[in-house]
Amino acid sequence: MNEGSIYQLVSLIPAGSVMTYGQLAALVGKPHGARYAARAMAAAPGELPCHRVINAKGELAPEHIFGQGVQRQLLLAEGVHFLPDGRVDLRRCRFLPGAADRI
DNA sequence: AGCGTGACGGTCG
DNA sequence: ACGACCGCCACGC
Repeated sequence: MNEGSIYQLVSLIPAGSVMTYGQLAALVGKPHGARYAARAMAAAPGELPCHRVINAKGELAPEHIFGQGVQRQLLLAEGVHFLPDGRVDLRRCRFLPGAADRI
């Protein structure tokens, strides 16, 4: 498993859903590689919807990454649900690979 | 080779 | 529920 696998997973996240760094890392066989996943995002090709990757608390990336409010707008535009405190509602919007057909 | 750093996460008080 | 702490891991200096 390599960072290419992470990119592939990110490319699968549908609009309106998000995944966490730790989640991605675990899926590619690095259970303690959350930071590794984050680094992968920093080096990710622009095509990748890396704005759909957030931390385990539902917080977005620091403003200096995408620019002030940018990631927020992107997610809002896609229909991601935010809590009153400004965090993403992970309970509703976390993307679970393979669970799509499990209604 | 050693040390500090960070788009993180789980635990503990 | 929240903040403080510590542990991980790859990178750059």
